[in-house]
Amino acid sequence: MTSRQTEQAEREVSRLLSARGVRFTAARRQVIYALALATGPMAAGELHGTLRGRVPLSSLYRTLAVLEEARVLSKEHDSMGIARYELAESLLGHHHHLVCLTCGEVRDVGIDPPTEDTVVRLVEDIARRAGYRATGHRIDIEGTCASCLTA
Amino acid sequence: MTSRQTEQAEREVSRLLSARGVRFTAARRQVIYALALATGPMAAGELHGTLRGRVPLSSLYRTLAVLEEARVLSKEHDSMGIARYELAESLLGHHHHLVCLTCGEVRDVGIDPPTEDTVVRLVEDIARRAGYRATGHRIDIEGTCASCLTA
DNA sequence: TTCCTTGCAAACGATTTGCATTGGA
DNA sequence: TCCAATGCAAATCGTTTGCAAGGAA
Repeated sequence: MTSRQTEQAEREVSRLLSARGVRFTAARRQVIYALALATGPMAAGELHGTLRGRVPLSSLYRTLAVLEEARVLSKEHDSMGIARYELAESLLGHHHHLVCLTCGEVRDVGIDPPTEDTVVRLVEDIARRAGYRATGHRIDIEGTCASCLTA
Repeated sequence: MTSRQTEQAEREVSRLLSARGVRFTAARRQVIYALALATGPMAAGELHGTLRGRVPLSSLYRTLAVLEEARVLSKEHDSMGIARYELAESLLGHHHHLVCLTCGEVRDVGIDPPTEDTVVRLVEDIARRAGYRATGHRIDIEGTCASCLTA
């Protein structure tokens, strides 16, 4: 995320939080910054490290829960079952994930609009036939990342 | 899965296990049967219930680990971070998942071959551009299932 | 006999929560 | 002041593991 985008995102986050009567504290700001700089969803432990332990794990989890509740962050679970957080798509834009099955790295990837349209039609079609109403989709591309390929 | 498919799958499982010097015991057979009848991936706790507690949880987890190691089962984590198991795609065929965000149900869905081809090309293209070598993909269609829609 | 397998109980690790304290509006 | 936010320690819960007993080849 560029610093310009980060500024814009910060205003949006501030709005989302105050709409809930929730404060935009230092710890929350630091989590947002760390995630804005990340190239993919981060685990609580990774964030704790990135923040150099300045936010205790229990507080960090509470921070993440508050931000998720306010729809500032989204949460998912990686292949080890560990929770990973990233900025919500309303801030980061729609994207998918490249997952390295060797080292576990998860990286964001964009998808061009025409292809995304194709995917959306496909997804809604499948859902309809099964009696579901589709509200979203998630595509994980599993493979081996560049550095694991050469290693 | 039809009973005919189940027979065939059972022979394949037997082969995969004996290739590893691993026995096809009663508990393992029961897990395979339960999963062959399931409409989507099951959590250990659900299997434990389906098997009416005949297999203690710790043994069940060991059974699942052995079967996964032998590539008879595949494991993933649902939106709560809980592990769910299903027959490997080599037995069940390639498919994707419909996820009901309301009740948590996960259901298998097939995808027609031409569309799947499109998806594969798309996925490999994205991976290549990021320096990854793609080995597979996973699509979760998130939405609301038929019974939650009417409820 | 020789290993693989099982069951129980204890251990683990990520995450959550109770409670007393702190701090911002 | 008042209530949200914080930090520590203890609790939770899905999952894993140590160990001794059971079972098939």
